[in-house]
Amino acid sequence: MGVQSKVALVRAMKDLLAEDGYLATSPRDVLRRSGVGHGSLYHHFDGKDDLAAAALAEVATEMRSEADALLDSVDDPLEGVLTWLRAPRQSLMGCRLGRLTGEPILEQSRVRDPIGAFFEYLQHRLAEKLHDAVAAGDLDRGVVSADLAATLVAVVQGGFVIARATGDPDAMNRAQRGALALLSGSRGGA
Amino acid sequence: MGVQSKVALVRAMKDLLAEDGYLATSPRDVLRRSGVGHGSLYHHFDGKDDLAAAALAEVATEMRSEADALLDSVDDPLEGVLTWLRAPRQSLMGCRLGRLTGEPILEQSRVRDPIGAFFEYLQHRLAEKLHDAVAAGDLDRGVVSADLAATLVAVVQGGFVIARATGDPDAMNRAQRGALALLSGSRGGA
DNA sequence: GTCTATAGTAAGATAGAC
DNA sequence: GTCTATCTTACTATAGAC
Repeated sequence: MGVQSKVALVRAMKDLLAEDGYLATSPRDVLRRSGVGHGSLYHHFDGKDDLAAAALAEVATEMRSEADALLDSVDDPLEGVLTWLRAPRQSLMGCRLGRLTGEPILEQSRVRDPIGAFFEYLQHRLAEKLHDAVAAGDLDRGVVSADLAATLVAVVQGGFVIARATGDPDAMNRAQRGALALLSGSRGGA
Repeated sequence: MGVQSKVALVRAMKDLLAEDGYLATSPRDVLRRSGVGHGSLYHHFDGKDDLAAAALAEVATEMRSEADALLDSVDDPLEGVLTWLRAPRQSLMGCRLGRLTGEPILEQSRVRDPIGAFFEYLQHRLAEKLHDAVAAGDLDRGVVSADLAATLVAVVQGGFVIARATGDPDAMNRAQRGALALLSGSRGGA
């Protein structure tokens, strides 16, 4: 089967991390889901956390691409940010990376690295766009792009948290709409 | 020792839930931390999840009180909201309730109830204040109080997520500042 | 590279004496 | 009400044959 087992393991781990998180996912679960034998896991990886780190690195890459696609879907920088913010999200599932931040495993850097790097990247990209929007006169000059970037990322991540806490998928939509409305108040007064 | 053991168990569970979350906290951990014997746990509670539900009910009550104290610390409704939003938070610890929303246990309603109810309550209280602020002419008439309430709760919850993900406690401050700046753009244009 | 067998530890809960 | 002993199952990993 060549390198197929390794790929199957990573794929299964990615799915299970999204569904149940890290702690609740056991090597057994991954093996069952992937159809791969027990020995292969420990041949290709050091163990559960090593496999999880590999899986999360892939997830982080995918999420960067998704964010980039939205942010760069339009030329206008502010429109790019708004497109990203407005994007529909499966709120009850939770963010594939953000959802893991509650787990104690996060203190082990091996698995936090891809998660942290993604959020740094996302904030950086948003701040960039916001900075350009200010320069273009589409946002008030007083806007601190790094602050606003953090706020917008937080709105989305918090939307996931509230939606899951209350079981109400619409909580995400409300959070997004509220943020969009606030943004329109900081518009244009160049 | 009377009812002391029960109290000690709940106290220990509250601490451990805050430190490690639900899944990572075992009955053994609670027993060790509380100094209570194994039998007492199962005498006073049905099991781990029952004890956790009791602990979370207390946490939720405490957090309601804390939120109320901030929101009602000033007469002016908008100032109350701003006071709540500005409050310093131990971002790297994560929210004692929001942090648990990533765990699969959340699907079992027993333990989700107090968490969900708290977030409903918090949004309701914020929406109330925001509604009054609009009526008082301190916020634009176009403001949808339920949307903005969700946004502000999300900013805080998302601030916790980003701070933990990146290991940067200042992420919370940035998110808060960005939101405060946005709010000042929706001010007063009655 | 993959398999089955197995090991050591912990989770979560029950039994029954005190 | 509290304790110790014990039970079953699962977790995570290793051993060693194929």
